[in-house]
Amino acid sequence: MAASEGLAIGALARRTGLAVSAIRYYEAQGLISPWRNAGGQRRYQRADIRRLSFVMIAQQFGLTLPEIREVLSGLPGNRTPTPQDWKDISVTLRAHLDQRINTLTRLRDNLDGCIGCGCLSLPKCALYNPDDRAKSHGSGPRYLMGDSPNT
Amino acid sequence: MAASEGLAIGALARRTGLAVSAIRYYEAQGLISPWRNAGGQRRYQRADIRRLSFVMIAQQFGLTLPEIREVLSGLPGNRTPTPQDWKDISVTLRAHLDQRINTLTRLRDNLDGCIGCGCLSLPKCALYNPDDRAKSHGSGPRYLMGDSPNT
DNA sequence: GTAATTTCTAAACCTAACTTTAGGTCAAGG
DNA sequence: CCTTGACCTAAAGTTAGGTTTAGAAATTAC
Repeated sequence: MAASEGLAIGALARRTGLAVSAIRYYEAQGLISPWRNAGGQRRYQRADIRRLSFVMIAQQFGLTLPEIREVLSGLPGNRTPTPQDWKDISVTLRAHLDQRINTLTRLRDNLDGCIGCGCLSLPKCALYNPDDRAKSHGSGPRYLMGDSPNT
Repeated sequence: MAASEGLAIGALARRTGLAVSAIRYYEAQGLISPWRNAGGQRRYQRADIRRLSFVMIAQQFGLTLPEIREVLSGLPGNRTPTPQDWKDISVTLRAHLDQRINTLTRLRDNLDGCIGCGCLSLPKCALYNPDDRAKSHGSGPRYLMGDSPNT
């Protein structure tokens, strides 16, 4: 434990609460980049604890790993991020979250209208807005409609 | 086309915009129950168009298929649902949606606090609330923390 | 110095929500 | 009657986000 050799993956796992396998997976997805010690083992900076914490928070917000990687790219690559750097990308994160909340709120308002009109099966119903479709849950292909109504 | 033999799966697919394979899949998940004609082919009621539309809307709201099945169980089984029946279960749907919006809104407020305090890596941060964890995206196991902090 | 931990890689497995494929049957039109 | 298109089942493939497993090598602990 010569002062500054960095954290081993197990230590990072304990610090973040993530599984070791998850951390390796995130590396494969380009979310974190450890260096290797002489024996080929991964070593992490203390700042990586914060980085992974950010990943976990962003996931709660519903971002996919590619989206998170994109947000993280807003951090400086040449130096350890400062608190201000984190604040900056947190603002980006907040924008994602706001958009998500707005979409859901709009859907709710549409539903309220539909509860009244009982139009639940009409393609012209606002709830069928293709822009909202297919994006909300994000797994596997979703096929959209583009058809003539008629009940 | 002897008046009332019901809809074939392809016709239902065209009316709803869903893929034929998806409709069969929903049947396997217990979301819809067609009867079979003499030749063994699925036949659907016109009310099933509305049923599937409801499924699609509920999906946009982020409900899983088991959850949707649960909500649909609120419909009367012995007769074709009336507009009022649909309104009733739409209210249930709205409750789900409200909860989702509230969770996200709370997360947003926490993030706003954290943008100010820069605590992004501390397990004691409100953003690490285990209740919100693991539930937001819903695929595969998520491991939570229950560890001693220390940075 | 040796035993017990950790870590390493690669590949297989898992869930959700579907789609695709393969091989065969049903139904409608001419 | 026969062809074409729709439908059938079962099984395998797909994506996201990981976990599990297996066998080997590196570290750490005593």
